[in-house]
Amino acid sequence: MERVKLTDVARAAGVHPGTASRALNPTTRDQVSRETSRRVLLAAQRLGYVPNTLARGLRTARSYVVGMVVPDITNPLFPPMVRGAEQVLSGAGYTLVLTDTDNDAATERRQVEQLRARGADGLIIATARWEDPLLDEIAASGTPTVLVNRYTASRRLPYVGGDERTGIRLAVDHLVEIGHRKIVYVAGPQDTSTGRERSAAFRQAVRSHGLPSPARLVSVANAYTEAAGAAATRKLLDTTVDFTAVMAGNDLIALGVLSVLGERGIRCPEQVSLVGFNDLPMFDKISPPLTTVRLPLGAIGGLAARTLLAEIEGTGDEDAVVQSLLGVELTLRGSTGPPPSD
Amino acid sequence: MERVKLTDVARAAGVHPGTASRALNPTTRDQVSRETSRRVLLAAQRLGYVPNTLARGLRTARSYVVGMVVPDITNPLFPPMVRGAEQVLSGAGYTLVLTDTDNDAATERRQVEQLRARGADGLIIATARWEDPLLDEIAASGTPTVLVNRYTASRRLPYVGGDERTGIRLAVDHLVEIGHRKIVYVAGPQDTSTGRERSAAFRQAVRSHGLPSPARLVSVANAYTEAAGAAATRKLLDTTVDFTAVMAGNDLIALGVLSVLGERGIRCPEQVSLVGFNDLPMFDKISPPLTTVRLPLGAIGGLAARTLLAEIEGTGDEDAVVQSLLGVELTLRGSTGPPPSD
DNA sequence: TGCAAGGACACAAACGATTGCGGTCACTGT
DNA sequence: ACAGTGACCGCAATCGTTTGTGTCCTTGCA
Repeated sequence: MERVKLTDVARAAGVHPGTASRALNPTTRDQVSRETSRRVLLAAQRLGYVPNTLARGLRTARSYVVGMVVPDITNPLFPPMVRGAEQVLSGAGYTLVLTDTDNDAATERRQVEQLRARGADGLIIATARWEDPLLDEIAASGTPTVLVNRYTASRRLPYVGGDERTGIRLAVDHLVEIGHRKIVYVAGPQDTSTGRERSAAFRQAVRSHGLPSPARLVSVANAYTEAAGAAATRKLLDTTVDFTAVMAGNDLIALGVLSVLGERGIRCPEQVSLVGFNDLPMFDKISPPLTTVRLPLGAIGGLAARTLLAEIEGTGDEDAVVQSLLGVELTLRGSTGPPPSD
Repeated sequence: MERVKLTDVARAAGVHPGTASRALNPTTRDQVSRETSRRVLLAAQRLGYVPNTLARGLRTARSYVVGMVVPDITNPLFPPMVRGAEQVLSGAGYTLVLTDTDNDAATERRQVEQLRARGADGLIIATARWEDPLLDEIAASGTPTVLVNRYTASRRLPYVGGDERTGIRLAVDHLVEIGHRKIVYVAGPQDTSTGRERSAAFRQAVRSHGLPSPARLVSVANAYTEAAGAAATRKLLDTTVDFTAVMAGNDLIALGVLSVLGERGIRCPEQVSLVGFNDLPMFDKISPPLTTVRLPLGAIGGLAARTLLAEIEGTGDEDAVVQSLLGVELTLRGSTGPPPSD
């Protein structure tokens, strides 16, 4: 089954390929008589013509491809974002190319190069580190790009994410409200914006409630994983501080906290309350169901895509959005309760 | 920053673009003197040349793109497969285009058309239904394609999956071994190969143990979701059959079973044991941790990609693999135990 | 009737790579 | 010395579109 090409359509309609092209393209259709364009459309329909995107891209220097770079698609944080982005992109006639860097900078560089070779019209990047030379290069190269989930120190690229500060504040407010005074924080890695932002927000929230300065009350996990969360929690438990609630840098870290509490025989929420961050799928099913801050992941992906499209197709005269934060909410579940009444 | 093209490299190396092309391509490099190819390689390196995939694809009718079609990337079944596939594809210089059909046939058709317009060299499809006209068309069109996770009645396309029959048998054997005699099955939708295959395997396993014919012991969920699993479980509980163990069509259905058991005050595993299928991430964290059949999802994705590549680049003289089944294992966790001693 | 204006279309040149074909040149064997 | 043989490389066509520049013909107006 030979692919039918523009020439075939043109021949069938009795016109020149150039004319057929104009007739098919809505924005140039008015350069062609109604009658002719009708014939061309009909012929295209009848022959089942579908334009060759490669040829078009070669000529127009537009690929209608956008690349999305995630560190690990297996991490439940990303599928909803990917999905949100994919839906708006494919709705706009774009194709999403997904690449999984496996958390490896070299792989990431290779992937991005691949994407540029493909002539990707834009990039959505979810792997930003606080200091990220690759992203600075991308920013310098002028390729339309938007960051999701994390941003960089240099802030040279637009960013779409959740309102993390508010999320942390809501969580801390809740803990304080039900009676907690001794709250510790198991932070995420500080080479990511989320790690820094949430840590800062935690310190600020604690201070605003007049609670003791949390210098010793923070332990940093070196990755957003259960294992790293567990390690950081052990460190915390091995110091002398005592506490009745722990705020985790994200849900996966919370998982680590939970497992360490379990192995030390500390009951949650009876003895220690726990709050996570992200509200990943399935975290309502674990035991105890995790109280956590819900981020609208799908919406973040979708908005990132829309922001990117605006930048790609942008007329340029309107001011570009540099940062968008979406609202978050606290989801109350079984992992938080009043502190033990000693 | 203008993209450097082949012409630039050629000029820098003082040769014709055609020669440069040959020098750059490993398979044609021997048509060029060592000295010349060295100069060309060096120039390419120095200028940071990265070939324009669109132009190459246009000329060679090869896009080095393969499309992967999944019903819902948010379903934890798929990310590991996607990841497995992506790793072998990008290792082979291919790019993975991911499309999420949102479980909608019309969307799927549109997406596949998009992919073919892009000149995708092949397709990996995870959305197969038992009767699937779109897939028959694809098979007829000759586009290299491999099915993962599910296959079609017509079996016209190669398939890579797990050894489901064995998985079910292992699970039933285990239940019988710890003393269960009254085992029911909450099946997945019967318009998928997995739904049918697993149901058949269940019947066969039960028969082989000399247990009563399971005609009334099977309830069919109309989707692989928690809600559908819950509905099917209620139907089962509202009949008069009693049972001490339930085998679920997959983990998500098992989730539905669990929630209905909870709402009826039936304790798992003390009163009823439960076995799932797939061993999705996080199902070791729920309460009780789910005993389930582990499918090597990443490996399935990877093997699908390799099978596809063989078909794409295939010399054609070797016999094509039509079906590959990967080994599965039973993961024992807290949701199964001996039946109550009445 | 003549002329300008402009609508509708055809022509052909791009886009950036690959590749069949053929030409040049050095070298070999007789 | 000359034909033959390869190795090496340049030339130009080609992939399927889009789009700038012509050309023709119709139309309107004086």
